[in-house]
Amino acid sequence: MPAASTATPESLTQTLADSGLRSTPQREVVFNTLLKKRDHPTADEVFARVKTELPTISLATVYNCLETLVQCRVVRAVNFERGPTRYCPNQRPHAHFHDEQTGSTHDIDLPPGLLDNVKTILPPGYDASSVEIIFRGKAQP
Amino acid sequence: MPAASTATPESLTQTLADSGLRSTPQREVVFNTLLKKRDHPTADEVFARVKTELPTISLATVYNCLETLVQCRVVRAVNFERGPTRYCPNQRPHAHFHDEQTGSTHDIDLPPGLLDNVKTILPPGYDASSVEIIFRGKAQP
DNA sequence: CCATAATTTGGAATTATTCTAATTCCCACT
DNA sequence: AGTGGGAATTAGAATAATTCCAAATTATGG
Repeated sequence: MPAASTATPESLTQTLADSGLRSTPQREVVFNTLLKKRDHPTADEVFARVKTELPTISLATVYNCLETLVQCRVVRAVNFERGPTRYCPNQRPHAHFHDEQTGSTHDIDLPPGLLDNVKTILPPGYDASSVEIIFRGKAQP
Repeated sequence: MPAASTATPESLTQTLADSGLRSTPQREVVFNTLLKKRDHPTADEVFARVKTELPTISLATVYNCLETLVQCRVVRAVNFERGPTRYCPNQRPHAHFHDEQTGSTHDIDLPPGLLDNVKTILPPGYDASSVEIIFRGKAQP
């Protein structure tokens, strides 16, 4: 089965296994937490949410799990200016819109081919494994 | 006179004045330092370089100056994953290519219209004041 | 079961950045 | 020229984000 565009909790065990990693309650809960509320939380925010389910989890573990999920490519990390890293389980090709008024972040789906199109601007010799597009501005309420 | 695509040291005084800010030796030197070596330095790196010219400058001032230059839009700040913010005086429309092997950052000039083209993917109600495109991958040596 | 490798944990350490309060600088006005 | 006041700089403390580390726990395969 090919990877879904957004990974599901069920597939996480498999995805982890594919990378030679174990499925653990901590990893599952961290991932489910990201799926549950798609607001691009910071590691600290994930920590707070996860603690309601796993009260003994440590912040270091949350960082570890997030890093692991990013490595297996079921989660993306985004960095806005001078703030903490934010995490996003949306694996469809998408850009991020950062609303400067509210500080919130919206996923913007990309039309098929746009990323490839953007990649064509790279001079020969440049091989991009990922492309990130970040908009900043204001969105209508 | 319209703004040049890359600001020159001469125009900095004017640009600052346009924003109601003063030209100071610290701001000038910080800006010239960015122009001199286009390697997207961190605030710390800028601090080290600037100290050779202004030995008494403080790190806080470097942060202040960089922030000021970003406000007047003569410098752009870029954030890669989990690292310190990096600064770039190139004001032509360009993307950033982050070489994962070397950690170095290259400017990629954008063909005219590409940014506008990319902006068309935004749904109605989204108004982007800036667009940032970041590639990650490897570049041939 | 046992050995062992992976994972988690809490706290300390590090890094990046911002804050604060005290000067210093400089322009405008007399 | 002298000075009042806002702007800018400074050093150091404080905060925020992340990583490191060493010990404890957990899971897995033989």
